[in-house]
Amino acid sequence: MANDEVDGRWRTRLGYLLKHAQLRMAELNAQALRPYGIAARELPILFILDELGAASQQEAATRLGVDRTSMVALLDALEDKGLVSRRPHATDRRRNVVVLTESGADIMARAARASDAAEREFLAPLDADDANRLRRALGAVAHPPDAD
Amino acid sequence: MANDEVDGRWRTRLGYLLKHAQLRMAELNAQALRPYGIAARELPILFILDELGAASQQEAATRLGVDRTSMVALLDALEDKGLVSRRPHATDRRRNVVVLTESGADIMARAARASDAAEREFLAPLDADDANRLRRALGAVAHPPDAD
DNA sequence: GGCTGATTATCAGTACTACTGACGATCAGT
DNA sequence: ACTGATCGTCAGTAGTACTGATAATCAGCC
Repeated sequence: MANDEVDGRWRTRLGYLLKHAQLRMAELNAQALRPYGIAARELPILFILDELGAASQQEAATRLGVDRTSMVALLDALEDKGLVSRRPHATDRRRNVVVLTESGADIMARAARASDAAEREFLAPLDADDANRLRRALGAVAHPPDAD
Repeated sequence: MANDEVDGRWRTRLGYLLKHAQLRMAELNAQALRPYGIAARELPILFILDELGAASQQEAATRLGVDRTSMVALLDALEDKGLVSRRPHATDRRRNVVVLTESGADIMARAARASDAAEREFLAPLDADDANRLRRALGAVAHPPDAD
């Protein structure tokens, strides 16, 4: 490019860097997951259902940091694709028990590998040590112990 | 907290980490800038105008990675607050020349200090070395040399 | 047993952001 | 003068995130 000499202040601002890094990661993830028909924000839902075996919508939502009202449409989409199923809770009939379907578990496993590849591509400019440090540093600042 | 033993896979995913780190930084910035009446996304505009002295809307938009149609409303708001002014370009009457007002330069300087403080708070969980590495790593992955 | 308050999933409406497509005005090259 | 490109603007769209309200259900209490 033309002007590398003008390296404006805003380019080293964390707000700018985080936003654009997040945009690029989201784009790479979207590309990687497109063949599997799921969005980047849907994969974590499959993960947590696999991990918990089954969960109420509320439980999944709060663990993922998603609003419970947003979870409704997310699960609608996943249910339409046949990746999860909602069943009434045995004893508490207010709740839905959400579980992965066979197809959902299969897609999750394959999409996870594709997303891993996307992360590797994202991290390509860094060596292994810097990549690990980045991951740990992001974890520290994203969830500081004293955050409210 | 209760379950540190269940450290789900998604919590170490870059997509998740970047999103939540960005959310926290944005929140801290918003808080820091609220007393000055500007939004986090407006500060970079003030920076670039200060840096360039004057710029067309197009120039400012492309440099900041903002869509030119979004820049219209952004500048409308800044102009309403009296922080920037639009004047017709001397020779090219399609363009607007956007410049900082005196008030704009003043607010920019003070808001920049507040935003610096917000960045320090954001980075508080890290030591100085890790903080610098984080900044450089983010710059590398946000704008990889081979990105299209 | 029946009442009260809390919880769950859901829906409607709102706000913000980012983008596409179109438009009039203007410029540059021929 | 004509053609094509550029600049600022606006309308419309899509995605996301949230608030507030609702019906159904549960749990505690008298």
